[in-house]
Amino acid sequence: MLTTAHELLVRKVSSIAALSEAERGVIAELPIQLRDVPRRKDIVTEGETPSHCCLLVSGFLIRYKIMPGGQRQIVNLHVPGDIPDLQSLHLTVMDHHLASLTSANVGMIPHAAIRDMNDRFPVVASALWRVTLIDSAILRERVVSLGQRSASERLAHFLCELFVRLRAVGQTDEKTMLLQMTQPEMADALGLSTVHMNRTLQDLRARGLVVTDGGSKFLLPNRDKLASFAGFNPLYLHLARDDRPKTP
Amino acid sequence: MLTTAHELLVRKVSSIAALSEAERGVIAELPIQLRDVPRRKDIVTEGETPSHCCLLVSGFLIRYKIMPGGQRQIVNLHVPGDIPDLQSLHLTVMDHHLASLTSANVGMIPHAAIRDMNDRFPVVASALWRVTLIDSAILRERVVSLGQRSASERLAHFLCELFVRLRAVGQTDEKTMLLQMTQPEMADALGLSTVHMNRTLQDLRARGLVVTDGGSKFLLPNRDKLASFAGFNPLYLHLARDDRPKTP
DNA sequence: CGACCCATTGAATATAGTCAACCCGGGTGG
DNA sequence: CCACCCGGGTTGACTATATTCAATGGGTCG
Repeated sequence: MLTTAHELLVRKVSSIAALSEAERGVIAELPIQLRDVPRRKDIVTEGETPSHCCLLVSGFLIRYKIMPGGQRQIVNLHVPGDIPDLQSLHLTVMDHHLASLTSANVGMIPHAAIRDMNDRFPVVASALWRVTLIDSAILRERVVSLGQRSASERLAHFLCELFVRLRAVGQTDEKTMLLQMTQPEMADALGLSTVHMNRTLQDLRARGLVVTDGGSKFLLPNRDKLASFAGFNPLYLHLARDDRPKTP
Repeated sequence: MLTTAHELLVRKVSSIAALSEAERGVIAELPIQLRDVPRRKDIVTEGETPSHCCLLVSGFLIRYKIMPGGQRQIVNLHVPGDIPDLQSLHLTVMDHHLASLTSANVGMIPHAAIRDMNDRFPVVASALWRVTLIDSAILRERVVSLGQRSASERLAHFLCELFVRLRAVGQTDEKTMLLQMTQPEMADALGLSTVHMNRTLQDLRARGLVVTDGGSKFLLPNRDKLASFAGFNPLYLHLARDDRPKTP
């Protein structure tokens, strides 16, 4: 019997490679230990050598680094279905922190089980490898955003990306997404001060590109306009053709 | 008979995993086609679906993206021994450009040969996977640099990283490295205007952290001081213990 | 020589950060 | 119950950082 965690994983890997029964089976039998994580708790910290990978089932996780002066840079934000620390399978010591942004449900999968699966099923190994490569591709685009885009473009780009990634896992409506992220948190992700983050969001609101309701709901009235303003091209997300909202 | 390219590759993979004779042999028999690339030529461009990976034998390569407005962001710089587009093995369409910075010698390796090797030798596959994960780790640190460090710190960090990476492949002296990179190119890598790049370099010179000779030689008189100024911690490079200059 | 690229400079401008304060709502503890 | 605190969103004024524009001088190369 598949739990939701196993389903998520099978779906993720299948979206990359056609799976045989045996391959599907070995994933379904992975020992996944579910765990609830409260809001804003570290899951793995820099310097640790984890023995498990973390599959995000629900909620949001972030990966971040802390500077000597205490500033935080959020390196990436993760949505359900992601395996944020899959790199720890081959990079034994963590060079950054993994934490929950919201309260979350995660599935811990022992490295040993994954390694064993990878050795026996190269197709699955390649698919997981590809998962880490897409993470890289997102980081590259993050570099471009921080290096070349203005604050407003950066925020717009961030929202475009998040919308597409959330839509791919069925977590959006036609034009809205739920993003339980405070402005100080977004500032840490975009490399802005909180004050400037606030003004930047106001700028997008003034341009009619974003509507917020005071809560965590983000309405993007015109995504094409937002994307063109941001210079957003989803190529780097390397989504399958079936990146549309999943309605089971 | 091993060419330099094969040697580089065997050395790279061995630095990650102990290789059996069979594994060493399969790498040594990879069909690598050497090719000279003049300075500043694209090797692979965005949108392409390459059929080969590119092993850098000598010179420098860069990966970059171009914005709608024409601005360029250099995402990463590559030193001999790197396989900059290894991701193309599983991410079929390129989301960025790969080009030479200096004139360079590269070895083209067919995807098919690598895939075949990976299927038969999971240890080698894991080692190559790890290579791509270190690239990710560098990108994460790039995000931190662009998001949180001042221009001077960013440049200092960049020089620290490059020095360590070059030293790991025996391309440095005690305190100097050869970096055939113009200021406009460095500006594109660090997300600065060329004018500000120039002033930032002057700042590091005034602090006594960098000495240049007007050519491509960079002397770092006090690397500890430079590293502490930059907040540089080489953990993210995930170097083996034998990251010292290789003197054959 | 002229064209071009690179390094450099000065001045004006734009963008983002810092400091300080205010409001609001939700929780806590007296 | 209410006073208080705290985190989050917001604002204004000031400062710092970085970009833009324009120009100069030194090389190199056709």
